[in-house]
Amino acid sequence: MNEKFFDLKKEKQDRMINAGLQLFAVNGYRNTSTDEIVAGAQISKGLLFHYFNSKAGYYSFLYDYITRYALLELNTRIKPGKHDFFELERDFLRAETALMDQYPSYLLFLDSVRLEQDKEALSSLNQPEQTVFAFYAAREAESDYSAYLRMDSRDTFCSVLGYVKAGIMREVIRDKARGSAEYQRRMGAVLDSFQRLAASL
Amino acid sequence: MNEKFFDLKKEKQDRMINAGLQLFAVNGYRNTSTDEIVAGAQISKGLLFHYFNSKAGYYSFLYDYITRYALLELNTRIKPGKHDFFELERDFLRAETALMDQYPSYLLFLDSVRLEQDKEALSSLNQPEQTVFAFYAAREAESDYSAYLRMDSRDTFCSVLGYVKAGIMREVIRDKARGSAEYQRRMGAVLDSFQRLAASL
Amino acid sequence: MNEKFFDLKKEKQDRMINAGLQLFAVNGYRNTSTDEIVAGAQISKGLLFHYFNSKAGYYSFLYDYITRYALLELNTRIKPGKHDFFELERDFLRAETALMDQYPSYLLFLDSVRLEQDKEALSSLNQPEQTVFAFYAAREAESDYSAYLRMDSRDTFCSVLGYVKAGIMREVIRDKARGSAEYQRRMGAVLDSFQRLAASL
Amino acid sequence: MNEKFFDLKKEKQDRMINAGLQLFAVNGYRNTSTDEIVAGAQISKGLLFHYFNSKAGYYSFLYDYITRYALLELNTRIKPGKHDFFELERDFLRAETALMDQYPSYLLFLDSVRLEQDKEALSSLNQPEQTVFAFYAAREAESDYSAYLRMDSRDTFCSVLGYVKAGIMREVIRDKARGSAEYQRRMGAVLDSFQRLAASL
DNA sequence: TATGAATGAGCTTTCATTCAT
DNA sequence: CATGAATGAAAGCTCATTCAT
Repeated sequence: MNEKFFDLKKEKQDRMINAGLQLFAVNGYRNTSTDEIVAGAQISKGLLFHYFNSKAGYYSFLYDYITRYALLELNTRIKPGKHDFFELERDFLRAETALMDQYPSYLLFLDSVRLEQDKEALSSLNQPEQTVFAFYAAREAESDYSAYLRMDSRDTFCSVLGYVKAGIMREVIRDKARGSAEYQRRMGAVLDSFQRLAASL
Repeated sequence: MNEKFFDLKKEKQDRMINAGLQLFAVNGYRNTSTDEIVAGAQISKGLLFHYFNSKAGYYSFLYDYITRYALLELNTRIKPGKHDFFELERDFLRAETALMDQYPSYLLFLDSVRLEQDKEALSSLNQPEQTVFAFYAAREAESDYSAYLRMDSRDTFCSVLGYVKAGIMREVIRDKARGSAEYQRRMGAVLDSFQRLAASL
Repeated sequence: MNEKFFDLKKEKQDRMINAGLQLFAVNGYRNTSTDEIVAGAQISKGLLFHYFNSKAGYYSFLYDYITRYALLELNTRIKPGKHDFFELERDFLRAETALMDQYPSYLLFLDSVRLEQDKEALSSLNQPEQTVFAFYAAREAESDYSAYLRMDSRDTFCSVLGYVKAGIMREVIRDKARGSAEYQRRMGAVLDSFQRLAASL
Repeated sequence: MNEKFFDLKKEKQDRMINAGLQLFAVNGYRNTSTDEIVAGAQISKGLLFHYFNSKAGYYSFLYDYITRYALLELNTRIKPGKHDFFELERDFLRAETALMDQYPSYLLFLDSVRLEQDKEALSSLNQPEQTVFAFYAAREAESDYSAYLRMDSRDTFCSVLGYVKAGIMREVIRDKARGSAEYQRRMGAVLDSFQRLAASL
């Protein structure tokens, strides 16, 4: 189905990807009309359906594509093995920042998928081999936490970090701040703060 | 306009309030149809518009009502003055739990309003005198933080707590767990954990 | 059905009659909602239907009532018998002016009924024993036209007068001029003008 | 917006124009449902809104279109300059008849617009550069009236003619007579009659 | 008699999807 | 491959009418 899509000129592909990421991320699935999408991507109505069959098919494609793309980047930057826990989190932060530079709405889109409530949208999604969030969990699980044992459960702490990450990201993008830099600054500060706390004798 | 509404039998009022809180919280503004609302509230289509003029008017009413109701409860339970910071947070948690027992979707609704992206929905809302979240901030600002100075900024820590609260809440309600109890348990654990950490000499 | 209506206080009757005459005349049948009617008449929704069963029944009642009322007035003022044609027309004009003073929208309503296009409205109307317009035709037919034979057909001329009357009336009421006086002035001028023309040697 | 419309096959354009002219003219704006329109034009519901955005937009379009079309025809047939007054009126009559052959409801529609009372309909209309009725007034003003000075005011007489024209037209179309021919016959007779009267020494 | 809350059919409008070109 | 005209189901909303009080 979607293979045909990759025969298009890269520039057109990118227009079609970015239009969807941005619109779905900002407005949600239901509030994004196919009219808006084709206007944003500067293509005709028919073409959207030619390549993706349906709005839901397009949504699903974007999710697959961006998941794969992000995992490629993450795998390249963050090799398996024992990392110091906070070093690892800072690697994540760097990778996220780099990805945001390429696909500005990347994180907001992935987060909006988690918050998506539309049944049609949700049931269109393929379970990916590995989600971006599963990748995080895997690396965090094998990381070296021994210096921070005063924070009882690593799992609890990771989920706390996850909530904070999602919260900051949402605010950053809502405020239309210069995305990646602002996000990096605020999340970096939280990591510093926690590390100091957890490491104090 | 809405005064007429309060002449209805309390039981009918509650059906009409809960149906909206629950549906808007779970599906968002746009994905909630007036058909679903009237089915949920067990009223006719016309009646919804008789009392609220429009879907947006109904949405706005729910926000006003629940904001007022929650502030009443919070003001009753949590008096101004110096509280120990973590004692205060536990008071909040108790109040939230009580409110969830009355209006199960209360918190999720208020949070969904913050995440709402639909222009029609947003522009329908009246700015309340005080938001629920402003109440939290005011009490936290005057609380006694002196025992926990090892956590550098109170503001940062409060926002961290806020993100965690929202994250847990969303998961709890998504999983359709027995709302208030599960929420209380998990959030309570996080508070305990942080307090131990911040208070350790 | 409508007898009950006449047991009401005269003042309330008049409110209910005038509200309808005015609203139907200005907005037409379909564009006049029962909400507007009851607001205009200062009665409750239920009462309208109590007395008239339906919107169409109310419309029909107004037509009957005002037809009867106008014919009473016309019969009182304009006795059968030979009148000079233009004298007769001036008698009509005086009667119309008097009726407009009592029921300002009277003429506009009767005219709007002629222009009414709504099927529901039209099929609700009872054929009255005699219409106001038939009364005119009858008197005109027996009037003395001998002084004005230079105007070939009396019928044609009468219909010309009718068209002019309707046209002036519509403009007068549309312009919200002080109804009856303005109407009397303009229609009087036309009669004078025609009489001079038709009577010139 | 409406440019797209003119790319359609002429035959389809005409179906869409005539359906509206006829329905609005006969039933008025409010009593004409979009269901009736699309049934009359033999198109789908969506298409009407694809081309005209709203019912009011469609109404406005019809008014613009038919005004422009009629003025084109009138300008072609009736050149500026001194015409004998009654000759001019007969030219008008011929032009009207021709236009009625093309767009049978043309005159009734334009007249119904003048009588229209619906706010939505009225506020949708663009003020045209020149109305059809203004064209009439301009030609009549410059015509040669010197042979008919016994009719005091040309203005009064023109408005009388206008009322008569509207009245006849309405009856002709109401009776579903063979429109243009019947209209031509009756209006012609009135013109003849008045000319004889006004010209008699 | 009088009220107005309640109903639901019907209206205008939106929008994902199809298909002839 | 590409277009955008065309479709119709479903949405939000209106309003004549009913009925419990």
